[in-house]
Amino acid sequence: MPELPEVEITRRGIEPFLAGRVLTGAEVRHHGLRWPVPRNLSRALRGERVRSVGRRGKYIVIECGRGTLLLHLGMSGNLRILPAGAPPGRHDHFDLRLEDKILRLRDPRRFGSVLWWRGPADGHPLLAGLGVEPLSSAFDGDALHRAVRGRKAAIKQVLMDSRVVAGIGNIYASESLFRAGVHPATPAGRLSRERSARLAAAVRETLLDAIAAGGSTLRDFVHADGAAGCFQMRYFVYDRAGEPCRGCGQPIKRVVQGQRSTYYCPRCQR
DNA sequence: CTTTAAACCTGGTCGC
DNA sequence: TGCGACCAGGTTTAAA
Repeated sequence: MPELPEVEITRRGIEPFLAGRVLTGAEVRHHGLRWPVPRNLSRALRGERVRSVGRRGKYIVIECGRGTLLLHLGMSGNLRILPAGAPPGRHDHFDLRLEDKILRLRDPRRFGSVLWWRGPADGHPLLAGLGVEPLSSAFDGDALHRAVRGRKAAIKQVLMDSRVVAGIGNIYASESLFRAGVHPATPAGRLSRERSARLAAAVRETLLDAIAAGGSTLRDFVHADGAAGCFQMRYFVYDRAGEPCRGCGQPIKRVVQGQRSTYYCPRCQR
């Protein structure tokens, strides 16, 4: 499942094929994604030159001359660069056409999105409310401590709140809390400044490790060049209920918080 | 304001 | 072998 590291790896994979190039149109085979894909997208994109390929949270932000193309992979999406004319498969809902190649979105569950915004990216309603970027220098213990102040909800859930920190999903929330030694049910506002600093550092390390590992959720993630990943990050706790903690040997526990599974070590995380 | 639950959708896995 | 039940994932929105 694409979380922030997978989105970042995808972004890096497609960037060389897009940056500075001219778009020649788009092919929309299914308009029913998370949001309706704009009707006249192909016409809007034709002739646009790509200025940059960025990322905000889990959104891929393709800035063009007269607007911004926003892509989100949802839970099952992937992007690949293919030769123009490559035959589409069952869930290949969208192609962005370049002069000699296409960028193709495959998304079986259709929770992803393709949006066109006439203006700078940070003005888009879906991006404007996002919290701090966890890999930016602005994200540190103080920033986290300030952001969770007064919140009574469990730190696990607050960590996944995109208005607090952008792009932390279910897997890396559990992983980061383990690295920080913080119990997932801790009321967020009760975290000390010191523990906030540890947690912020743990989030950063977790995400960077996952990016370095080439993406850790490879079940339906495909690298931008089409090669399925063969290297998976070793989880400390995620999906390891009952298995021994890699730190102390205690069995990992699974609980449900806000309808989502959380995994943690009852001994290492307090 | 915060918090919670439901909604979107498909594919995989489980038990019968 | 087929079927139904259930789960996973991210995010927004509505309701409490």
